[in-house]
Amino acid sequence: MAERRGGAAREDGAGFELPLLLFAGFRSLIDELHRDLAEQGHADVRPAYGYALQAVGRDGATASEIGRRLGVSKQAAGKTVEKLEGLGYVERVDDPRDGRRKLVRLTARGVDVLVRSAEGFDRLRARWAEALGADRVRAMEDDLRAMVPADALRLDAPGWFND
Amino acid sequence: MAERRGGAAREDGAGFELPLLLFAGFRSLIDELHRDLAEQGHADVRPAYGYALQAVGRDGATASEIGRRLGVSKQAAGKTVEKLEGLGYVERVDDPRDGRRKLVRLTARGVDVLVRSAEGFDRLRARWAEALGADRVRAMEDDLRAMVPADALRLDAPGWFND
DNA sequence: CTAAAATAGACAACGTGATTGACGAAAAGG
DNA sequence: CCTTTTCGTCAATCACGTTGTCTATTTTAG
Repeated sequence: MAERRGGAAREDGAGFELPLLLFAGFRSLIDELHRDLAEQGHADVRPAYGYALQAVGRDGATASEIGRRLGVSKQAAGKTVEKLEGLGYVERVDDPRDGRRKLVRLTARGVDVLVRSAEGFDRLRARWAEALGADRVRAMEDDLRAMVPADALRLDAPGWFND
Repeated sequence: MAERRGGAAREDGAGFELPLLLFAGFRSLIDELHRDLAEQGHADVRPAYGYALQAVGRDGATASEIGRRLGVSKQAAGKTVEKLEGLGYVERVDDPRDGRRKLVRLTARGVDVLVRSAEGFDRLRARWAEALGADRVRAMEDDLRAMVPADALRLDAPGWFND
């Protein structure tokens, strides 16, 4: 505890603030990204859809696989895919080699969201790096990576993001 | 999502990792806290309840007030209070000075959860400080505070935490 | 003082997103 | 082959939130 006196002697923030801050950070990034996306012609992308699209991936995937990647039931994944299909972000085609499977694939519009999301997130991260310093952002990421159990990287919670 | 772009982000993690890490950090803290609480006789506390109890506060509050603090409708707050009452964490008493109001107050059990939660969060934060260094944790908190709009500190999203 | 406005709480209907359970069709394996 | 898995879907249910409506009560204005 190399604590300097003169202001720094104050007690650290209460422990309960940390999760709050982490969540608020997450939340504000997501919110800003979707504000950007809305301006770029993707007003109907809900935050959860973005991650679902990511789970589809460039090579496509089945609903069951998407559910596994997202950590939700295949039924839930199926419903999400249905919505995504209705919005024109994915298409479903029968797998000619396996009569059970229906491959979900990104449409051009779906790829566009993904590309714009990636750009948006990069832009947001760059803004943080500009405000805080690139090293601080990198440190934050490193520290979080260190403290977060590997399996917690999953996006398995259901409906956190609701704008 | 992660396009290799020569320009902006060098070998830094792709921008989309930051929100993921923030969420995973939040999530793992919440999960661990509730694991601890479960071991301490509070297995039925859902994450959302903890924050609702905090909104009640030591002095008690009305359902409407709780709703305001949590950023949800008074009806939603009322339902939560009902559950909390059923679990024995709060009690509702008529306000003798205002026939419309019913004051929600923490029971001893409710106070106990709050105390144990605060202790648990402090313990968790201490563990992070031990692993990362106190200064790094403090830096993370400071940086997040700097980037997060003041109004984003609210816990107003509905169902993110589901264990 | 009384009429109007605001507030508290409750009830109902509904929306969203998840879950479990069941089932038929297709594939895989002993 | 016949049994076990797996895929997709239907249906019922749950959790948690929303808006709208209604009554009782308090506050505020005229």
